[in-house]
Amino acid sequence: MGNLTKKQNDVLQFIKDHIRDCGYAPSYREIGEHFKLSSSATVHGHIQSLVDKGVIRIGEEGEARSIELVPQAEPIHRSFRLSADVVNLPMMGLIAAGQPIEAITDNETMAVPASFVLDGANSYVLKIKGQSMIEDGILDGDFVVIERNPSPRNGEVVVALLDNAFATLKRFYREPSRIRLQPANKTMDPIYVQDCIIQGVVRAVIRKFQPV
Amino acid sequence: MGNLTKKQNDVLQFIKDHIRDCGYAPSYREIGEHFKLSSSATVHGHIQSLVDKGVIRIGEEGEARSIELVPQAEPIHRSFRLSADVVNLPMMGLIAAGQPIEAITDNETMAVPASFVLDGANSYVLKIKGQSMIEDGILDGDFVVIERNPSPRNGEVVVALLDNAFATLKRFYREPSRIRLQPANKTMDPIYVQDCIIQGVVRAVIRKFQPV
DNA sequence: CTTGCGTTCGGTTTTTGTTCGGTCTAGAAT
DNA sequence: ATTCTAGACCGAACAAAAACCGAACGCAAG
Repeated sequence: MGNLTKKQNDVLQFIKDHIRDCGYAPSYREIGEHFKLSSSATVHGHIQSLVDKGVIRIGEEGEARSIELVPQAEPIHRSFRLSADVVNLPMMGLIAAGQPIEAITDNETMAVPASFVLDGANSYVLKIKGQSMIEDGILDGDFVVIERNPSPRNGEVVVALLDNAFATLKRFYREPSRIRLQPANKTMDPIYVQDCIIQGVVRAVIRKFQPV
Repeated sequence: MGNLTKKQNDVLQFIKDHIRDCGYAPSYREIGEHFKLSSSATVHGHIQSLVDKGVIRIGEEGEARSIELVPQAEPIHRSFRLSADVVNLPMMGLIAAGQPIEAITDNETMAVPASFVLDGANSYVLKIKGQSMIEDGILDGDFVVIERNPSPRNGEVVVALLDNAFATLKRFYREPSRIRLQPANKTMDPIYVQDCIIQGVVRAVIRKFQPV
């Protein structure tokens, strides 16, 4: 993987930002406009270079806005004087009952002792928004460690994706003919579903008090 | 699932927002109005594309406002291990309201990210026993990270040592002529003292769910 | 009957990636 | 000094995909 030129780096950064902000890739002319290039052919050249160097991918010939980022291997480095195993879990976003998970733009991470999770590579952190889980001792602003797990046990707190594509934190109970999702709020009735997507299981709750 | 075009992405986002805000899907002409489209046929085209790409579902032919979101699996993000500052805090014992701290014989420790505590050398961990702190979201079996701190701020949760040498977890409020120790239980009255020994301040609450 | 809604039809306009020549510069090789 | 190469750029043109329009049509509910 040959290193990128300055311009290629700038273009790549712009593409990344655009995808993050808009959810889709920019067009060649939009890229050109940003860099004050009057010809889309110039942009085409840069894109080709980036494809050749393997940092991006584009769809079939002619497909519009089809630039995709190729995941780059992240450097792993260990420390020798590590007193304990710690995993840095990505902070994936905010979760509130009845709302889709809201992504956090900053690429924040949170250090968590490795003993908290069985599979650190399959875990992430969500920040709680709202008071809906208050009866389970999960408060507004708390962090929960989620482990992707296809088979939750009864009584575990899970991140469930309902039909409407909204994510909620609920207690999971598999009953003979259905699945019961029990909210941690007595004023709310349980939700019964035949099937639902379980995004993950809550492995830990962490509350940090601001020392100011 | 082919990627969405720019407009399809925008339309999908609008539908999501509308369902979240109003509880039901928008009509084609409402979508068109928002995007300044004069023909509902245009919207119909976008909706069809979204259905074909499997991100939404619509009811039987002609059913009004029947757009539903199809739950999408989340992309897998990788977490990584790295050398982070971690402190191994000693597990000092069990604490229950109205009881002295009960020492744990095993010389257990708990790994905690250094960001949890200001002064790792002056911190320790207690395990909660009982339901007395339930209204503060601190449940039986939780761990609290305590930092020895002579000057707690108002509203912080502290380990207070009362005259009777029993330790409790209470919220600390310094009032003009006294100190108020507020329990996290509405059935219990606050305790007023002229002075008391503050053993430490709660910096974090950690709840581990047993994966097995 | 009117209103709101999704659907269908044809045709037009805009957007988008791509290609083809050609210019300019800076640095290395001959 | 001359040639060669690579990076960055322009302007024009092209074809396909995407987006759009306006006018109907059918259906259901108030």
